[in-house]
Amino acid sequence: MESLVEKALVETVFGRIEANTRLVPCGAHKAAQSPGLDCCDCEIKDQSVCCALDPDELDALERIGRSQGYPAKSTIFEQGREAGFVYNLTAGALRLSKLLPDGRRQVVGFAMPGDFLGLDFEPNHSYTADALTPAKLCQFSRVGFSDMLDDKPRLLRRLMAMASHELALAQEQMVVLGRRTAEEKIAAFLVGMRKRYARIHGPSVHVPLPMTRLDIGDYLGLTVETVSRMMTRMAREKTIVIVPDGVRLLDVPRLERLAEV
Amino acid sequence: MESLVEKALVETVFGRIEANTRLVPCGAHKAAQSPGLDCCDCEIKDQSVCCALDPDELDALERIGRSQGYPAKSTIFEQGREAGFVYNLTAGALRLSKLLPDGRRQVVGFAMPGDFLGLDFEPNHSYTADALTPAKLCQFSRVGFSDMLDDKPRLLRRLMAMASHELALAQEQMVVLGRRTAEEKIAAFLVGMRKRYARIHGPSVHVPLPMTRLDIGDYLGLTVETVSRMMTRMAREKTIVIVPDGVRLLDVPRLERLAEV
DNA sequence: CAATGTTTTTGATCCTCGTCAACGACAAGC
DNA sequence: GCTTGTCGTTGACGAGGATCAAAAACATTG
Repeated sequence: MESLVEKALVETVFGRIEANTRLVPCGAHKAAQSPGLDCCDCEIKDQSVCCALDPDELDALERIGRSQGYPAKSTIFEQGREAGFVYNLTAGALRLSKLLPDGRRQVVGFAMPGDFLGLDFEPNHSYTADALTPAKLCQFSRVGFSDMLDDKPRLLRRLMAMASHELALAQEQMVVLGRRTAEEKIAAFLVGMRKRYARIHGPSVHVPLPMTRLDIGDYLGLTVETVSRMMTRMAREKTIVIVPDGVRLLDVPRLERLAEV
Repeated sequence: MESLVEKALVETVFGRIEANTRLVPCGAHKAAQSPGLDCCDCEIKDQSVCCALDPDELDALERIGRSQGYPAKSTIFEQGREAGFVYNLTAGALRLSKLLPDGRRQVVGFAMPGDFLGLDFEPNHSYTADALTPAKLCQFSRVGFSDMLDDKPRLLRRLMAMASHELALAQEQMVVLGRRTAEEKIAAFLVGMRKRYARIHGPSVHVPLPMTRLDIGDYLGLTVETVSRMMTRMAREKTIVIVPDGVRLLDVPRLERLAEV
């Protein structure tokens, strides 16, 4: 089932979206301009929206956007504020969360390199985006980006494919939140994080966790204490090992069994 | 906040999408052909994907699709099966649910007239769609529909807007599932259903509930018993009245306070 | 109408997870 | 070094909702 979700990024009803194979040397058109974009050197260009663009289009995109660094713990944008920009995360990790008036919080997702922010093209942000680690984002004005979509149908299709994928993930998360026990939630979370890192750094049993236990709890509908208890229990049972800033998965099959659809 | 979500259907970064104002008499091109589509007579054409199309395009759409009726309790498509079609619901209500191997179920949504099924353009269905009432759907082959998207950018934009909206709703539902009490969940559900009916039949305190208590429980991450208890409690407290096949909302402000973001 | 199955309601009991409290580990700053 | 703050862990306890059981309400069928 998860494999189906995964496939959505590659092939959809919108047709196959292959990584862009460039025919002209990139970056040839411009001198070194610091705040601007340098898409050719981008490590994750094959995993983000950009891969739907040919060199010319990439140039156009570079022109309307700029890259910006954010320190850890800084806020990229806030729930409710006017959404003037859309973003493409190129490095670091973000926490996307919604706050209830009484302080309860729901983390709706964690963004990783290649993720696009602002798929919900609403006038105001429906959640807050905070940097968990130092992060780098390409930002584009909503209107500029929207104009580009008008004559770059491949970009729109690529975006649609990403939105579809996000929707499928959101529905998976509904199952986790609504119908799984604390232990299963943690297992699903760890397996899911592992899979996401695999896309970027290749498969590994070492899973970095840049977020706090509180963040994990708010993502899974649990309290910090329950998250901590479950993780220490899994460690006691030799299913995982807790290491600084992450975990090492010892018994992946067991975790996958717990998390399985 | 909910109002922002609502707005997404009207105005997005993709530009304003106004209901189609037709300039030519519709249906003039064809004789009465029973199984085919008759989009002009469609009651909810202004609320579905179709509203992104001009008369010519609508004709093209009619040609690749066909309308089909489904009796109550029948299955439109099943989780895991190959997804050969995409659908547009024109009448009735559907339950969209995911089943875990051990029988636990999560209802990921209820579809109402105007809703599009298959936004997650994956090769296989990620959930099952069952008719709660007799239903009518326009169905289009995935490939045919995909081909249309290639030269109907407005259709693609419309679809993208709908996907964005769905994503925002899914994230709202995450908050409900993860961070709300049983009472708040029921309140959020009733207020949400009321809002959805308002789009079709206009605002009313009478909210039809075509789904069972079990369905509601599986949607909110509760058991039947809890749903029943909470609803009878709300009835006892004069917040709602339980009527055959639905509820009447007596204290909407109280419900909205319970459900508020 | 009786017979059967489904849905809803209600009660009694149980248990998972939340709440409250405290402590230890660790990093940042003075 | 000490202080302060954040984060993670652990324990004791309780509550919200699940589970189990059964009856009532309701629809469907012969």
